[in-house]
Amino acid sequence: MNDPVEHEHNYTSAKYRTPDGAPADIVIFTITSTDRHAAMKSLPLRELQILLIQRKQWPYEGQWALPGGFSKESETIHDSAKRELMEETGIADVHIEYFNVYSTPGRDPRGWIISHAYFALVNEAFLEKRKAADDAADVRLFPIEEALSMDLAFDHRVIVQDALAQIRMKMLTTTIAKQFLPEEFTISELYQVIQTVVPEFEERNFIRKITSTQSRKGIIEEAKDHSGQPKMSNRYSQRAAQLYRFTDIVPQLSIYS
Amino acid sequence: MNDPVEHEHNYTSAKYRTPDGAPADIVIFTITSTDRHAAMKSLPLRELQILLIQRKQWPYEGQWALPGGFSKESETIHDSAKRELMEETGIADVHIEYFNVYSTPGRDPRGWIISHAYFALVNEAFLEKRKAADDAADVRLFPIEEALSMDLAFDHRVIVQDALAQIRMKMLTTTIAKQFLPEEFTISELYQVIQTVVPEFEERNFIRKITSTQSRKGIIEEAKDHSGQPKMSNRYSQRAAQLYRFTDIVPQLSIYS
DNA sequence: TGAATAGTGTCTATTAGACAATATGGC
DNA sequence: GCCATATTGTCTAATAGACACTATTCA
Repeated sequence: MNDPVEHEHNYTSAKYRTPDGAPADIVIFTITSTDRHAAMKSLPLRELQILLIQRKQWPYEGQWALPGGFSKESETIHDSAKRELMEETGIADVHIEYFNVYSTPGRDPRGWIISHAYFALVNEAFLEKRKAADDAADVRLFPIEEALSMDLAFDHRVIVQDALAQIRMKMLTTTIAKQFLPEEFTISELYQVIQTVVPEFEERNFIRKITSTQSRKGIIEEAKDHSGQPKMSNRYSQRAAQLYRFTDIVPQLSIYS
Repeated sequence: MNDPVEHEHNYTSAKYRTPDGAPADIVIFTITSTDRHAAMKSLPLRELQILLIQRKQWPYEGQWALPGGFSKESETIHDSAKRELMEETGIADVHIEYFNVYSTPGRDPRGWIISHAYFALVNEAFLEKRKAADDAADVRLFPIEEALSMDLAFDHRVIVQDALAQIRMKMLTTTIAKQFLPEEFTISELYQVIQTVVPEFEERNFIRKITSTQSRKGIIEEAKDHSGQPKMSNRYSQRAAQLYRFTDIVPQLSIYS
């Protein structure tokens, strides 16, 4: 039970050692697109990146760290994470999800600090303005592999590793791919986004599975214009491709059926 | 970043309001079995239950609550949860899993207390002794539906609801069913356990799917005795049933393939 | 023999998986 | 006509889904 005091009736927290802080740290993922060549229309190169901040003070001064901040008594940790994300990226309404708590003794030299880790998925389209604003600053996107090879502050490397494992799993079992895509997208784009996060993903008959398999075709639907005609895109190819959008259907998975 | 201080070099946590505690609360699930009648061998009635504790002091004195306790600076919250579970059930090596944090302001009248919620899955076989010991005491198992209809302490009803949703999902997507089963079990037992946690689960050709479908048959294997003969059980039926055991295979699910 | 669980046969429709083939339209 | 992406055809094997049917053994 939640009792630090076992045999007293007046509870006073001051008698006990209490945590020195309960911050939220956020692993902000985005997928950047780079055009391959202007010669001909082709699919862009995509790369999974995370946002890091260079610390300006003790501890770990000068090292790169996850964005985050201490939560306040007047808010939930979730709200604190959303607030911090808003401050860092300038955008609200982002997919943000809690995934773990980090409390190893000594993980923070400032004291007993219990960190609550979130991951956020941000469409690169929303990061454009910010990128222009402080490109030279102490906030930068790093390719995930590079971030994992760096000597990050605190236990942030472990947090990033866990976050990556988490979004890899969720990428395949939920529809979070939509966070990295425009409202309407082509099958190739979707396929590419999945592969960017989960490189080993391969599905030769992908288009068929997702469009004509009874159990799966519900998760996306064809985009149509006002007159009911199918909307196409020829942004990546000469031959126009059908545009799709995610529906609200949440697929139920089971290892037993 | 993890900085409560923005423009100072000497960090002193005492300047800030800090949490009054970071407890772990545990939703301990078990499945009880009750024989239906002694007349003939038949499958037992199974029921999903959770363990609750009646509080002896303020706040919420007299009300039922989840077991749990404050974590210490010298341990991780996970260790704290395991310790508490050990104290409550007397058993180590139990499946215990973190699933969420609860930090709504005012959720605990004792102050700013951030609760970390775990669920544990305990085989009823391990709870037998404890049941005998303090059956009349302030620790009891409640059927999950009953627990959810009670006026539990703190925000524990919400925590229990979230835990239930969580294990329902995990029951279908992972092999946690094994926690509720003996080492070797029949297909009917497995089916019954799944249905006890997820009542809407129905799979008419269950035995076939799990034993002869290429993609699924790896998760369980036939139990064999020392001479290599298949092990059978006639505990629930006249006709003996094949015994199975879980393998270490962790099935990978995907909505895209 | 009937009760209660265990397991197989059978049939149709759908899906998986692998490749080949064709479609489109700018360069 | 070539290139790069988009999409369909085709064939075999495996799986899904629904039900009927057989098997086992004790009371």
